Amino acid sequence: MEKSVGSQRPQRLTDRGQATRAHIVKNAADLIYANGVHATNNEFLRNAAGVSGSQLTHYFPNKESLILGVIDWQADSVLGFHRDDRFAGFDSIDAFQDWADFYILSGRPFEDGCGIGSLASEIIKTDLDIHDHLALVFEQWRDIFRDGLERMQQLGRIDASVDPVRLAHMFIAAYQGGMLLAQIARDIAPLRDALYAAVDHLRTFAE
Amino acid sequence: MEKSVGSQRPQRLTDRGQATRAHIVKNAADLIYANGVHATNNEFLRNAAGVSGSQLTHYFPNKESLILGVIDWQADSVLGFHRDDRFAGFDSIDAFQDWADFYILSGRPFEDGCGIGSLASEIIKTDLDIHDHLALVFEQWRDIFRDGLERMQQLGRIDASVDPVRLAHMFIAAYQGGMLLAQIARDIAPLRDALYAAVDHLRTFAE
DNA sequence: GTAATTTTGGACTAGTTCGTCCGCTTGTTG
DNA sequence: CAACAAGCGGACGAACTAGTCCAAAATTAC
Repeated sequence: MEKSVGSQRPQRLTDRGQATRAHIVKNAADLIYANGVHATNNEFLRNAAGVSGSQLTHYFPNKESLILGVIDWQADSVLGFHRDDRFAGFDSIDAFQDWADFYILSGRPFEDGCGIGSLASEIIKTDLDIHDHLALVFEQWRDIFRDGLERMQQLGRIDASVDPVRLAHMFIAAYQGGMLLAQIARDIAPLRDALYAAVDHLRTFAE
Repeated sequence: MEKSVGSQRPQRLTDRGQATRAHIVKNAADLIYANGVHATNNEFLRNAAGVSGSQLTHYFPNKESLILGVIDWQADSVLGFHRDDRFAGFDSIDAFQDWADFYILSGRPFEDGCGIGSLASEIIKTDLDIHDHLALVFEQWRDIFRDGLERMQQLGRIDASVDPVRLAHMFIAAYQGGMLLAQIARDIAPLRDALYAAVDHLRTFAE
């Protein structure tokens, strides 16, 4: 995640340069999450981040490299969130319930919603050479769930016959699909229903 | 669905005009599904549909109206598919299993995949006045599932305590999320896992 | 302290895209 | 057949955007 293509250095970066670069990426991520990739142009980004045009070029020679930087940023964000201690590596049904509740009970699912899903769906059809990079992030995410489910099996908390990968896919799909439906309906209900149904399904394997 | 904003007539359409308009919409839908809204520009569409620039303007005064036309087309496509006799109104678990199998066993989930999900995620953040229109389509889709599940309850096929809307949301979310993951991973597995897990969950309520 | 390097500013350009415009062709109506 | 409307073709223009370029300011290295 550190040494990605998006992290290509123009030459070398001083501390100040790294700070400016991070500042640009953060603002770009916010703008893209709010308005989409296409609507996030040079000018808006300059105004939002308070930088000049040459700075964008200096740290990101083209838009593709900027998007890669944003993907890295979003990937760190979502993976870091799921690795937080509060979820204890997803080794219990309660952890999954807490995870679902976080989005539903926070009352602001879209603000805290992972931006990498919507970003992915927006650029998945472009010819950007981002596919493998993106696939890796979702694999890591799935593995967090899978590892937790495997540990639950070892601990005898769920049936040994279930396929952890399959359930991990179910959880991420429920989240991504639920998020899309919630955005379309401007209502949290579809997300809540999808996430709680997924947790309920996990619960049917409890021992 | 018929008298939508996207169906605004320049003045009146003869049979020939309607044919040309439908031809443009069909090609636009294909191009957008394959390359996304942004990459589908005037020129590509002219070449693909074999029409002139003025024809695009004639039938669709601006790009937004064209996108609305494509949404209508995709909505008819997905709703028509789900109302097909083969699914018998989704009044049995087998119908849901057949529905899931269709995408998995056809071997070409992306070709037959509903284009309205990816289209929705791409334009959901734009300022286009499409939100309500899009929400209505997904409501109708959900209601197809909901009605089937309610009938299953009346027929005593599933437990009367389950919430049909909730399960309907689960199915659509599993499909949309699974599709996204499948496209990212270039692998049908996440879609298969999500859909089959959803059907399995429904099965836990069988009586 | 000075030379080299990095960071920054902002105007400018080349390319793209949506939509307009004018005129021609086809067909329909009275 | 005449007048009018709809369908059609393709060039053109206005607006927008990614990326370039020339310097200046700040920082670091020697």
